[in-house]
Amino acid sequence: MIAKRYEKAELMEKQGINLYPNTFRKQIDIKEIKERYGELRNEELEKVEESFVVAGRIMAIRSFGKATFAHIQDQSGKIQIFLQQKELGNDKYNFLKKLDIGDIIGVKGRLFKTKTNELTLNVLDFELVTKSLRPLPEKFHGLKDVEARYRQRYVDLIVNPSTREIFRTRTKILKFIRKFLDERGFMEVETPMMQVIPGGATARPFETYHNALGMKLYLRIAPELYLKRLLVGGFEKVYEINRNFRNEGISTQHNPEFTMLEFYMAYADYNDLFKITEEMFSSLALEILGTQKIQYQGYEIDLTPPWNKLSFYESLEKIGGLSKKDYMDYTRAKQLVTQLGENVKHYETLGKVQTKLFDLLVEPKLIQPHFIYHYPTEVSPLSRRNEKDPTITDRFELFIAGREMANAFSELNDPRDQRKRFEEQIKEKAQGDEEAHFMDEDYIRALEYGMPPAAGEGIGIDRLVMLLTDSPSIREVILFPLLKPEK
RNA sequence: GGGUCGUUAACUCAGUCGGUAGAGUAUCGGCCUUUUAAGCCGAGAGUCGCAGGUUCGAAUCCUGCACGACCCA
Repeated sequence: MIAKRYEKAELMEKQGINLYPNTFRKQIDIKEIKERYGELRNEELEKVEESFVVAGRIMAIRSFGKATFAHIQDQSGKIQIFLQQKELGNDKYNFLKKLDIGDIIGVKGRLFKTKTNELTLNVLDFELVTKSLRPLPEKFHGLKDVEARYRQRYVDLIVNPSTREIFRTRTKILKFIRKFLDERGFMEVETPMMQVIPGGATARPFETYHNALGMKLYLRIAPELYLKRLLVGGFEKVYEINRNFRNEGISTQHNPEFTMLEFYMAYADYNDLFKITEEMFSSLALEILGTQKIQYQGYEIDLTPPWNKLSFYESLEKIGGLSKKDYMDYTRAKQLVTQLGENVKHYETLGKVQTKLFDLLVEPKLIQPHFIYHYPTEVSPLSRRNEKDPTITDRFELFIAGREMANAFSELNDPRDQRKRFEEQIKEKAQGDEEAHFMDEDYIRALEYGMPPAAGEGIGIDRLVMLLTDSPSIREVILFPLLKPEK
């Protein structure tokens, strides 16, 4: 079939038709025509002297002997066009018959309404703008095959309006967040994606190699340590929205590269972040969906502030159904995790085991927004310790729909404590924990100059887009998700 | 890493008990000036994911592999 189209194209070319001219210029988006004239009656449309010049992809053709209806689609929408032999002349009308669904054409026409009251362009002239050599998927069912939709996102975008909508929404969300932070005096910055020491998160990094420098480099797992260096440098409110890379499994929640927002503000603590987070999410929902009660995969989730707050240990008791004896005793806690079907490695500390209990027993139940605060210090190597209890940190995570949506804390700015925390991580790494943090001497040096007290937060943008577009998989909200090669 | 399911025409899908590979859309030809999943008549289109095995005979049964989806870890 593709071969047939190639033959046809060659034939057309022999007849002197340019299949890929770059001379046609559209003058208006289809949506604008519809907005301006969609409500007018035929008699009113007849008075519109203007003709309209649009371009778009042919999505459907309904051809009669001497007249043809078709739909063309541009970035803004679809409109019906009507082509008549008596209007176009024999040659042009015969040329029309050579066009295929999928071809891009330019059209000049006047508006009218059909018997079924559809706004339609009566074509005065048209030309081929781009020849399509591959047939589009079926008009009624569209492209359903998930693998094909991800591999050939361009086709998915042509034929599935819901896919286009998701990515428009994604862009709106990013715009809104930038505006939200800019209005509050934050400055957007860019920090290294390629790092000599990958820091700022507990994760396995991708490794790469710089030939000229003869040096191993890592793709960043987080921008955190660089953003905090900027606080040392004197910028008091900074944020970055960009890609992180983690060399881990792929699932409906994880893509190896994903988009993260991190923002840091000096002279603030984690209490300030509860409020900002509530404000950001609830105003974002209002902007995007027009409501704070959103539908997600069959759940109604109410983002109206204030949200639930529970300390980490409280949540293990109240939601996880555990007692202090269960989670404060290493042997007992480890036994519970094993019973629930997950492994505990020999180097994993009590804090880590408690986190596993949380992941298994609490996280999936946090459908409505919940802030969980005061995480164990062992699993929070960059967070400031609580003033009253140094075994926990002034840190929270936000959970919605059973998923971690944000991670926030008062920042640890004592270089002496930070060095100790890194040293603990080094020990864990030596024992085989590939996710443990690296020592970063330059970061310590920066803290030694003095970082103002600060609070910082990371928000996973892909998961946020999933939430607001009711998408079940992260691959639905990433334009080109990572897949293995086809063959 | 483990389990379940899927892979048949460009697309959406049938394919019974192992016995000639099917439909709709799309494409090509014909008819048709108000259709909109247009309609009617006709035609072409396939490495049945790949590689083995069982069998007189495999899209179908068996084994392995690849890719994907979902669930578990």
